[in-house]
Amino acid sequence: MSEEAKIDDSVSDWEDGLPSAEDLTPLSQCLIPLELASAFRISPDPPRTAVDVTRASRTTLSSLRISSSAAAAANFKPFGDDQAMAAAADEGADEGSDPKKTRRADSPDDPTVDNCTDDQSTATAKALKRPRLVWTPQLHKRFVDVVAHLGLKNAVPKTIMQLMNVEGLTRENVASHLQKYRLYVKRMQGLSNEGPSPSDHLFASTPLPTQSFNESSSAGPSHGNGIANGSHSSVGNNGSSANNHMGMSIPMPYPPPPQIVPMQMMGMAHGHGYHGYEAAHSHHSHHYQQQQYGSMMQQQRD
DNA sequence: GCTAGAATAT
DNA sequence: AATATTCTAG
Repeated sequence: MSEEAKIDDSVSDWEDGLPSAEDLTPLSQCLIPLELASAFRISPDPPRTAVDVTRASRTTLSSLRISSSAAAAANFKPFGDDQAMAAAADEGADEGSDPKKTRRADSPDDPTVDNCTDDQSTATAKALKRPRLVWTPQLHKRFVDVVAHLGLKNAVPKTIMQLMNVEGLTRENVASHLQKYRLYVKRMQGLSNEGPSPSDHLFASTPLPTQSFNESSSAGPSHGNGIANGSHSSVGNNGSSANNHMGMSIPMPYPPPPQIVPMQMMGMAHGHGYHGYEAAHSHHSHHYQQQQYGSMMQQQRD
């Protein structure tokens, strides 16, 4: 009767910053500030209380994490000055129907101004303009690990994205981050002598990818990688010290984080015709659950 | 048509 | 500064 509670102590780094079900910000509320909504006369406000919304979001929604700006907006922030406002407005103003397709289309007609009242609730996280992704140290670590694992050569957005296995993470997200990461790496290599610029923030603490890494182990049956990390002093970034460091080797195809929340997979399915492809790592007979991003405090101090 | 990567934009 | 979006080329 207490096995459920015993998820597994081997939760290594993966669970590092993973949000627990409760940690997830219940965001399914309007992205549009009340005032704004009012101004445009949208959303007469259905009889939904915050509680309901929250409940609903917990039930189905994938609890996309919205950047704090949204939270601020939701918190009701009248015109002020913060970009938060602008950001929120920007996000909310967009009737976004499809995070993927609705790129630049003005739809001269049938604007279907669907705010966030109920239409999307049924969309099961299908549509919605994703909030700005925040590369938390945990996410970044994952990213770096994967990149290192692949080797700079094979580290392309799509592959990285897949290996990271983080729900909601898009190729674009990764591409963008990768772009920056590469710049950082380049800079660092240029200055063979260290000297982590204080402006490196996140990157500063990431071990540069050892180029001497594999490169085509995509087909290598060398599954039983026994890279056992000698020291696993992972757990411990609680508080105010962001640490982490080198000394860790990247395992194989990323181990699925022992999520405690068993429900959260929705339409993000991969049934799109793509099957295996280059990312065909050994044989995985398991469908790993995807991980969600965000939802963790971002404490960075040194 | 899709993707990676660079160039812009926010 | 950090991310997103757009643009270009393979």
